Amino acid sequence: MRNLTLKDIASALNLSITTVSKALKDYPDVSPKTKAKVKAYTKEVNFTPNAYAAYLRTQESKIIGVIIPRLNHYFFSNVLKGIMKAAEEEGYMVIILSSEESYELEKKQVDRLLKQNVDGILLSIADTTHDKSHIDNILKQNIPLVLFDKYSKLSQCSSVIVNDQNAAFTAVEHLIKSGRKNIAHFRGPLLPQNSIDRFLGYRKALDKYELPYKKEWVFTCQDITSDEGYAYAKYILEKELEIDAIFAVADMPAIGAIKYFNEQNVAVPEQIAVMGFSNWKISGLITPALSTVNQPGETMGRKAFELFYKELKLLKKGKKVDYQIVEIETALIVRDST
Amino acid sequence: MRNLTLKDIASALNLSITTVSKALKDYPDVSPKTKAKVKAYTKEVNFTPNAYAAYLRTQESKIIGVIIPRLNHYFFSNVLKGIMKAAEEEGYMVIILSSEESYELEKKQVDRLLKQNVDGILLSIADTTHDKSHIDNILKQNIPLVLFDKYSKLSQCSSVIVNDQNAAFTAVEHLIKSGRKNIAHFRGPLLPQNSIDRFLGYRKALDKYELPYKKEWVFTCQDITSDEGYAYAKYILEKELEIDAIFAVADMPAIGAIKYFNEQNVAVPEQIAVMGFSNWKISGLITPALSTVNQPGETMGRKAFELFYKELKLLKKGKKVDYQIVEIETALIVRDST
DNA sequence: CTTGCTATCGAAATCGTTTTCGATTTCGAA
DNA sequence: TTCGAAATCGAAAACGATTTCGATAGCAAG
Repeated sequence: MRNLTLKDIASALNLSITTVSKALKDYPDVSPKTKAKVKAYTKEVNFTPNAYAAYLRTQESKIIGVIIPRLNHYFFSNVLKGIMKAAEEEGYMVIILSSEESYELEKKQVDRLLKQNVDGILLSIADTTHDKSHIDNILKQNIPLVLFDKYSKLSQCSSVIVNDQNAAFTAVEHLIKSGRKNIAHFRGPLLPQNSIDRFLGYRKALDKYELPYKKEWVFTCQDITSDEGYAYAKYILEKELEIDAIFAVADMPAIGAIKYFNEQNVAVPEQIAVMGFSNWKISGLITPALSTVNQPGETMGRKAFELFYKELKLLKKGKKVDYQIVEIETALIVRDST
Repeated sequence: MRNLTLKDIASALNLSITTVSKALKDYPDVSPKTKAKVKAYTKEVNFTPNAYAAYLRTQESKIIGVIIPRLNHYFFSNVLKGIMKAAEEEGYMVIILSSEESYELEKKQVDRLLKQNVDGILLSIADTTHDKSHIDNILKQNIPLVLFDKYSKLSQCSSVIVNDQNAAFTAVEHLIKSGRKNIAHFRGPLLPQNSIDRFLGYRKALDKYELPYKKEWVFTCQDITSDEGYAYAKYILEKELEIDAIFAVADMPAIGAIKYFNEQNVAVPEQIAVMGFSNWKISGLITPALSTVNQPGETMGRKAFELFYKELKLLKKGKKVDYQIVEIETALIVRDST
């Protein structure tokens, strides 16, 4: 059972291939009558022109590529959801690739997408990415590129991000306003900009409320796992550090800390408050429910697609596209852990 | 900056397009010397033949489609990971679509994939899917189809699944062997086969160990959420039902129940044991850590791709393909809640 | 030197669209 | 009736690969 082609439609309706193609695309030089006839018939037999053949002429694949650092990650799943919904509305397919947080793999995946001739690339760069030549490769080929969440301050392209510094500031401010004075920070590694910005927001809040910044109260979670949070919580108790609140770079370490405190019968938030970041699904389900900062992944994904689509349309018209950076609003979510 | 074509390579090497194409594909009628020359040059300039143009002749898109019921779902994320890794190894791209558990959308997504001329479709059918005409459409077009996790007993196609009944039996058996005698079940809705099978496994375990089956100890979680588990836990306490263990159809309701018990200072597992199903990431992080059944999503995904690929190769050779059903091993994970 | 075979290469058709541009038809105006 | 503009249609050339089949060259055997 072969798929139908324009030729089949044409011969069935006693028309030329040209006319059928034009009728479907609403060219002005085909009469309304034949247009109606063609459209009725193609609808009846459920025909749509072969996408690959169309590509050969138009150079438009109607496919975009998305590269994320991790697949099984709640936040990125939500971003994907937003991207795919928006893409579907415009008739786009989405090819998803994962860089597994590896710079080498990220380069390779970019190359694969370019070879697939996607119409655009949405990319969240890996933590280990230190060089941006592969990104510049995309731009050089004049293919719309939108970075999201993890972005590069150096690249001349559109991005959709969260103001991590402000969000972190607000989170720590909330801890301070609820009476905490000795606030520790579980920070992330040095490379992704996000963890730097969250750390800076933490510092700024301390400064504003004239609380002392103590270097030894900042703990680095290299892999941002719950195990690290668990271990640092243990360290804090065992060393009897006078800490009454923790602001974590992400929900995972916060959850690990809470787990340890639960096991040791340390009351959260009475003895020590814990604040996460990201609002994973899980964070509302643990006891006590985790206070955190909501990062709206789905709207971020949708916005990223919209930016791509806007650029593509400008590009087709031959107009100059200048990139823009969109900031998505975060929201403080106060639950039981603070 | 246009992409390179065979023509460019040919003229650069003073060869014909034909020879270049054949050299790249290791045809026997091109000399080893020219083959080497062509391969060296194409590697140097990073050339690969345009995928869409190739499709037109070969009818192979090197793209497969995957439809899952939900995107931001830990288990399916893992399946995707398995699929994508295996696909990448064979040079395949993956287009992912979501049915959002809707039968109508599932039909539409199948149609989109068929129109995209994917080489194969991997599908986990939605809970609300009651009709399989769209599935038969795929088979009629002779496109390899592999169902995973949620499958249809009626369709004549390959599937990769988990033996839910056995897994549930083992889980309940573990509760019984640890001394529980009054075991409730939070079951899922009627439609996906999985929840039926898990319920049957629960019953079989009760039967084997001659424990009474009480209809009023089976609670249906229509949406398999933590809220439902929370509500039923509350009901159990308030009605003072003499239950000493709960086997839940999935981790979510189990986690909801534990949350309520935690709030009410009901000791888990001392007063009541709780067993989940699926081994979500979250389940090891709550207190007490949830005992559950591990469903290896990644190997399930990999296996699904492998089944597809095997069928495709048979199909290309014109051989008869007969579908097969692969069962993935589950594992009981005993943590602190039982 | 001719014949026949093998090894190597290329011309051209093909896949299914899109789009340019030329051909034909229609029809009102002169 | 005739002419020309406007409306409508189609032939044919791309797009970039794959693949069939024919052409040529080289070489050994007769």
